[in-house]
Amino acid sequence: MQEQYNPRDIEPRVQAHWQTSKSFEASEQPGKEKFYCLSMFPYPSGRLHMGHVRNYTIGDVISRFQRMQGKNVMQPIGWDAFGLPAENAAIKNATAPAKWTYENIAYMKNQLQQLGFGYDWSRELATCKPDYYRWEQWFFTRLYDKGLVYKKTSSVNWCPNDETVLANEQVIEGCCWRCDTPIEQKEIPQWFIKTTAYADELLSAIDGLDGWPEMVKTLQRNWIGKSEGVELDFAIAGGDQHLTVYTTRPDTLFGVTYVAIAAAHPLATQAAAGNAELAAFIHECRHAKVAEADMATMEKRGMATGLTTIHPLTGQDVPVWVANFVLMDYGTGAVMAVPAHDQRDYEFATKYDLAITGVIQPLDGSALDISTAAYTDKGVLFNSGEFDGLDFKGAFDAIASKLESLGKGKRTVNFRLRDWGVSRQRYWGAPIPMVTTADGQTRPVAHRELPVLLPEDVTMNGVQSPIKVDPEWAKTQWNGQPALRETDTFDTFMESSWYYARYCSPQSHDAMLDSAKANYWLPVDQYIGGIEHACMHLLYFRFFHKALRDEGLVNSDEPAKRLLCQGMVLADAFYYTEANGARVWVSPLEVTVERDDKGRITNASDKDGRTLHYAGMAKMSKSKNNGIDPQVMVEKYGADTVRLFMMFAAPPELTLEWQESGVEGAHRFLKRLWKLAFDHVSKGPVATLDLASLGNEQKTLRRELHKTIAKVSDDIGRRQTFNTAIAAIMELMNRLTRAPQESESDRALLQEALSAVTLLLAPITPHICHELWPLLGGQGELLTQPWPAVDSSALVEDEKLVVVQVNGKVRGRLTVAAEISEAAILELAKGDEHVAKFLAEGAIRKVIYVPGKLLNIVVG
RNA sequence: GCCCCGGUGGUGAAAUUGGUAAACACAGCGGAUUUAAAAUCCGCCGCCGUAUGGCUUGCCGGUUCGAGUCCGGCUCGGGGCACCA
Repeated sequence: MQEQYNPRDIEPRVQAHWQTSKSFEASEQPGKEKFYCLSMFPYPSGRLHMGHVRNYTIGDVISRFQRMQGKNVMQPIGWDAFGLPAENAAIKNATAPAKWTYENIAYMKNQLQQLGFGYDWSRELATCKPDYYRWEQWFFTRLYDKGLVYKKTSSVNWCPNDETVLANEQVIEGCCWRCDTPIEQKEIPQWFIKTTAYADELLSAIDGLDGWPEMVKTLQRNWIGKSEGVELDFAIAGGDQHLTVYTTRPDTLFGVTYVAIAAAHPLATQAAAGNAELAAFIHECRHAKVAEADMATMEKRGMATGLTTIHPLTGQDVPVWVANFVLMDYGTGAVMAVPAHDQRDYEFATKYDLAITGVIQPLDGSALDISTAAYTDKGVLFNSGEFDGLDFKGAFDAIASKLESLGKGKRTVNFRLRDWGVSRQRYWGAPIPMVTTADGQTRPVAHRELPVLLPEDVTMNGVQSPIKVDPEWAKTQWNGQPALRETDTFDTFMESSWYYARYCSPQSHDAMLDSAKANYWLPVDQYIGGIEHACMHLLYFRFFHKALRDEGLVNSDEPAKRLLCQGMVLADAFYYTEANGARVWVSPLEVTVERDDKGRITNASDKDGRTLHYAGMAKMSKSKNNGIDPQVMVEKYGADTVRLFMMFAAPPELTLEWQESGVEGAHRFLKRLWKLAFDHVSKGPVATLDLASLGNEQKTLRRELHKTIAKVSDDIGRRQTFNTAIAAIMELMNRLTRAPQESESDRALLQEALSAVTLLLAPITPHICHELWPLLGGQGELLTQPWPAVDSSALVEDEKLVVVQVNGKVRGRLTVAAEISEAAILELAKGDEHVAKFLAEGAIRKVIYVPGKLLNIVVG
């Protein structure tokens, strides 16, 4: 055994061993409990970032732990390879997106291997490969055949100068990122998948997701947003047109003083035909990003259309306004406005001098006050004709029934969830497998014609998709007649919605999934990924699983049993300001920091001695130049150190602050472990541990060992608090370092403890543990070892430490027999000099005894 | 704007079911070792106070024998908002 811990020597050797032994290749083993551990696959952006390292370390720790529990573990990895950054890089570097992507995959694969993750590389997939996306295209046509796919017009961000569609990310302060032209909203035909057909199940099944964080379940419930309300008609005066609106507050119907419609609403277009001012306003409204956050925060503006609607119950005239905050893509593109009882309507009505009619009185009988703000609570109706005096529930039912009997409305359940728009007007994605024939009909591409191949050898002109630019690409045949292909590609969320299932049979040539294999491995036992995916990806993922089930491809209802959402990785950020006011961000690796005697940063300077401003901890990013390259850290300290620090510095779901001094601390710990093992092994063979001969101190040490095994097992297996598991191992190591090593039994006990520590750390720092295991006399390979068992006889304690409080304040500590009675411990407490002093302040009024823990005596 | 989460020493954090606030680390300080330094080892380390002691988990209030933990209100920071992934 070498005296020095040398990860540069150990790690490549151990990794090569795993690779040649195919240690992590998994196969179906009926009768053995399976465990499918999945981390969200990476986008091949170029190099791994710390967020990846964190995500994949968590997954690897869980996988290795489950393997030691005797499970048949499958941990796959692949590449979420389509997406916008490849197109940007292609333009910047004058290369094809495919080439850039494949080069990144090769590079990042090597990085993943250097971190020692136990992946089954035989299952590796990349979503940009035709053998992957052909099945996605096939499944889309199946959904089409079932009526779950339709085409409708929908808004996109449009650059009128480049004549191209922009992603939300490509709109900077309302302008095109390329040419700075103010963008417009444009309605174009797009393909949609009816996710709303599954809204009820997606919502109700959340209750069964026991292994998902409450926070994610709440986010999903709110995202789906089921509400009960009434859909009702407002007829347009002087014609047979009408507006449909949805409301959850039909009780306020008599307070409607105007109806607001989206600028893109057909009635608005119609009204603008003879109204130049309105046409100009509608055009102005189009200069806004399609993102909901932008719509909700912009200044609320509107203009009368000149149209009038008839109130469905009172028959009174109600003006129709165009409002910039009404979304055409959500609901019917029209809302009824009740300024007295809705704050947004109140502000709009006040601004444009529209009527505000109160119709709800507070339940406590006080007078309605709407002089400064809307009254939005539920209450009792007034000013509402025959419905006066009814409460919310009574009014809801009575008004809904009345509307239904008049044929002017109906009770409906509404979802905030929208159908999934899957069309993207970009190149680097899976082509949507639809064609348009000469008769103008759109039709799905026949199964035998799939995949619709995306050409990979292309030149990007920087604006348009190469398959849109090339007139030849779209030309095809459908059933013997000439047809044109759809040139839009799929939203990349499509690929990431079913990769987890494809991993079960990645090479399946004649079917999307090999159902026998899929049903062996699915559902995923543990899914790990960033919290930013809590709504969208995780909802599409759940939707797809249900759609796969209804296609007969899988037999479970949900894709993942347990979910862990890890937090972001932050690092210190430093900058200086140039003469022109621009901030120049300096990498934390190049900063020298001075601290005061409390350890606070007092001064920071760069290599040239320039004084820097400390901007605190920020998310690692290019813009703040505070990204730490994992590879540099692996080369400097080794993969085990990086993994240990990652898992120790914070619980997985919290943000993690990258501190190189903390990495050094993790490295020191591994060096201490190596040294203790070296010193122990150097002293020669060890006798068998004789439990009967252990003295009291040895028994105490052995109790600490087995308490640690119990805690680490619970922390990793149930709580997933890897940081506290590591802290417990560190605590044990501190005791072991100080423990006597002279006698045979001391050495036998240390042997037991060091072997256990090696097993407990094996999931987290697998390379060093692989090396230590045989040196400590372990039989066989570390990977095949079972998780250490707790010897419950070692845990027995004869005495307990009980805290004595007087009026809730700690006044003493008593070491007592574990089974002591309340009366006996109270007598002991009264006899304690210090406790007695505080008891003298008054008579004992109450005594609370939590056995073996705490005694609280209330005096006064 | 809407939905969700978080705020504990100089720092990252711990306290698992309402029961000793600050485990484990980092930084800092002191010491040993060294010609010296690095490395390593030992000790101290929430705030106020000489001290018995008092105070302390973002702020205000409540429930309780007892609140970091539960409830109500605020405040600050973060994530998401459907075309970044």
